[in-house]
Amino acid sequence: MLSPTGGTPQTPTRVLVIDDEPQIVRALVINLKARRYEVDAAHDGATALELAAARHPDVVVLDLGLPDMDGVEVIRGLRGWSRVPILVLSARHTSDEKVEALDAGADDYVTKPFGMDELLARLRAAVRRAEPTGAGEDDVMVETEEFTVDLAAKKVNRGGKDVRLTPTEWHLLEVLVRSTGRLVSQKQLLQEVWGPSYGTETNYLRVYMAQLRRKLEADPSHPRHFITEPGMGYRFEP
Amino acid sequence: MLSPTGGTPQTPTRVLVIDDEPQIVRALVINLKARRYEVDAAHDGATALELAAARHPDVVVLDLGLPDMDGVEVIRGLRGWSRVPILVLSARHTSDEKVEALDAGADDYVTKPFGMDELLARLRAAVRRAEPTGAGEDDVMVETEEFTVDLAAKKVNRGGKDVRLTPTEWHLLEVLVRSTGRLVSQKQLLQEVWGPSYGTETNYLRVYMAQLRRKLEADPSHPRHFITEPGMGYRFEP
DNA sequence: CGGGACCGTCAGGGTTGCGTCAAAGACCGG
DNA sequence: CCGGTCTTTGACGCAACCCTGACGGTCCCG
Repeated sequence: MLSPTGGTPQTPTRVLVIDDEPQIVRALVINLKARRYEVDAAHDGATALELAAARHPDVVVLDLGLPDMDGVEVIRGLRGWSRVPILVLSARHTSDEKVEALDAGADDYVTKPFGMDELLARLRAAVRRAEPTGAGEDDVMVETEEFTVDLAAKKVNRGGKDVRLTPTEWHLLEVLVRSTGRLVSQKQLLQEVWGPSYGTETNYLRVYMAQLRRKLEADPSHPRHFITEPGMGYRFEP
Repeated sequence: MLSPTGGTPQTPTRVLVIDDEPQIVRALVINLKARRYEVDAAHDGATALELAAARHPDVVVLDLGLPDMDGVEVIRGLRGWSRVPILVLSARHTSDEKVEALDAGADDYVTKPFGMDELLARLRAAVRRAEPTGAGEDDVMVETEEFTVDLAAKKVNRGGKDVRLTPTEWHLLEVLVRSTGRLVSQKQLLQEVWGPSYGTETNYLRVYMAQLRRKLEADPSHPRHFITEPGMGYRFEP
């Protein structure tokens, strides 16, 4: 797994690394960047807090042994305004320090020396946990002048009223809308909606595209949003 | 700090402990109960999954070395339908196993022998993180023109009188109301209400959806709030 | 100018999925 | 041990959906 988000190319995950030992920072930065993370680094607590406020990282890796302030203070400073996952690094093995850091608001605690694989796995876990919160607020909605598609709720609204779509109609619409503006080949549409073994039954597409247009286009015989590219495929335009 | 929730007396945090070693279970149960957690225990994977589905714990402590199935399978079984925090215990120190468990969906990984203080701190951290989800359920009252659902009090009021719901009916209603307006697939409903192994028994849904409508809809044969989307799932509309 | 390829439209038939009812089985408390 | 409630299971009618074939239109190319 190279991409931290699991494959789909989207906005990269932003990591803030806070440590005063250059070799640790270097190792982390190299490994994280190789896995398509976007990385900021700070070597003391003050700049760390500034950077966090400015860049809004998706996850923080924090070494407790900082030159200017106690690591737990950094955690409290972050927790005052943010719920970003905090992964603590420390050379101390004592239980007390772990408990203090975790109760201050840290999400995980890794003792040095640590295995890079494990650290990255814990980092993935922390990011994954935080995702639903952030994703829940994002309304995945695509709008045109005539209708609105809500991908999360699986709803289509047109003129204030919900439009009823059959499963196949919805599935087809979903595939088209997910690559808005781009051409989707007939083969790809058929395989995504009807399954991998369907590649040539283009008449299915004709029938269901007509039903979609009838339900969503103002003038179904002159479509403005569901454009057909003869011989190639279809395209959705907002 | 005696109470896990930080002092205010509210519904206690429910922990599910999964381990086949009696002395470990005993030590955990004693420590957790002393801190006002509500504790369920299972000594194998099968009963663990059943208990999780039945009791809906707020956090799970899972030993990977179980007699009947691989611990990672238990994680996957839980993750199929729940986002409950999972804290993994294991005697293995190898990085591979940690990575595998974390990527399967575990939230934290503690190697045995572990310090009880640290484990409890990690448990607190896991529960605290999950709270935003749980906080959404707190004072949520969903109202329609005909009835009112109080998710916190687990009560449904219709025309000034409380409506009696069986556990399954309530559970189904809860899942639907928790994602008001959004479509919930029948697979998701089945797995959330009946457990992860129920994905295809759609007749259960038909029966219980009918009972819900009979108890809550003005005209059960023409539902206005419990909408069925043929082939896809159901949706609750206020 | 004619033929073929491609697309849009329509309607009918097989199949699936849903709602409903009823009865048997599991569980609980008395 | 018994009675009640809740859950599970099966059968049946009906509506909706999916597939299919046929027909007509348009565009491109021979």
